[in-house]
Amino acid sequence: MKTRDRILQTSLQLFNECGEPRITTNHIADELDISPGNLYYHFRNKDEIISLLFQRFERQMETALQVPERRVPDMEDMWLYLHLVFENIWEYRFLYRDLDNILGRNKKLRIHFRRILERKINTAAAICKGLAEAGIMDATPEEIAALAQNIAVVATYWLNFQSIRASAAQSGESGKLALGVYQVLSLVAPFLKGEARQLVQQLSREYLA
Amino acid sequence: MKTRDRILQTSLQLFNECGEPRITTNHIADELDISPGNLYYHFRNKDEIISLLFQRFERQMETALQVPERRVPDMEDMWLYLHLVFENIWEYRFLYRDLDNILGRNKKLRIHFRRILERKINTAAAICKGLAEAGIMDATPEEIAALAQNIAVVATYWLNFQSIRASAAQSGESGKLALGVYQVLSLVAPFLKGEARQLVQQLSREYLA
DNA sequence: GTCTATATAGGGATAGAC
DNA sequence: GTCTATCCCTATATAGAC
Repeated sequence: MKTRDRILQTSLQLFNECGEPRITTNHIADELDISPGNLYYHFRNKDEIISLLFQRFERQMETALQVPERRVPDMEDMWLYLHLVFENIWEYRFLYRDLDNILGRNKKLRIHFRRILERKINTAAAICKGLAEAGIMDATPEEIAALAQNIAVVATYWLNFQSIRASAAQSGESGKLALGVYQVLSLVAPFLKGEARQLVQQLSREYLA
Repeated sequence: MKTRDRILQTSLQLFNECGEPRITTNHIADELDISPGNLYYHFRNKDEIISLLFQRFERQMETALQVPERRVPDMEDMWLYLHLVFENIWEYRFLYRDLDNILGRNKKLRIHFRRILERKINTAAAICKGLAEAGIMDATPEEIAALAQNIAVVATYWLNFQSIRASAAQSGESGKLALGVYQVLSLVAPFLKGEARQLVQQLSREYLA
């Protein structure tokens, strides 16, 4: 594997583990057993590394946030949507740990992240609208608007919230994500009609087991 | 006013404005037209300033999170609870901007913040339980548990979420808080029975106007 | 491409005069 | 209580040899 890619990969790993502000370029070089000078041969600065990682994150997230086009959305779509979003956030969780800090240093990142956030809200709203039109959900447009925002908030910050609450001893990765999906589904559930609502509850029980 | 207090006050202001990691002890001294040495006469280090501010935050938050003892809680309690929580977060928003960073450097803060979070969840759950017992709310214990956590997440991160979404031009302070309260109320609303649900909707409309 | 050595800058913090 | 001067350390980044 090329050094450039190894740097990106290791940076991501260390950032996720310890938080981006704590990881210096020297740490990254150390971990890779290369010299700091070598690292700066491949990247102009730390910011470029972050930007590259962000690009990858953005590309993945954009595919995750595709609104299903052809047909009417259903609970499957909601489930898939949440699942992909949570996996993506988990993979690039360093961004979410220090959002303000990272976005505050880089205007381009700020703008792009904002776009992703809007898209998250819009996709959630679109799916809810689809569910309402399909008769699965019962909610007014105002309720859907508020709901979509709440979905975005919980999806965005759930992992942060959990990492603060949890002590060192921690359940596995997949369990954490599953809990997040459950948590967001529980936002949607009260608006669902009988059958779908119970389906969600059942899904959640399996999920949490 | 004593220099020590002026330092605390100015620190809080600068931290809230620019984020704690960006504000150095020199910045604080500059803003106050005192020397860095003088600042270090009053405080051992930057961390002590943060700890003192945190103490004030904690004290205020704990009074906000009192569960009403004597009587059965109602929607008034929920409203008051949210209002106080949001005002408090706003006053010490620098903590929330860089939560991971700040809590990661100070074990004591981490423990205390975690306690506050648990309390937030418990208070929300207690109020919901009260509403359910009073016949105002219709929700299972599992639903209340998930709801209380979602309330805590949205209440904790709403201002962060908004500050990322919003461009520079921004509506006033009270509007931001009101929107947050509305957003959390919309989590609770679907579980309320007819009259109360409409009361919330009406309350929200007034609030947002 | 990779290394060693080093420049530069800034932040945290202290010593000692006043 | 306050100031000036300064020290130390760490992080980013560069220069130039190999």
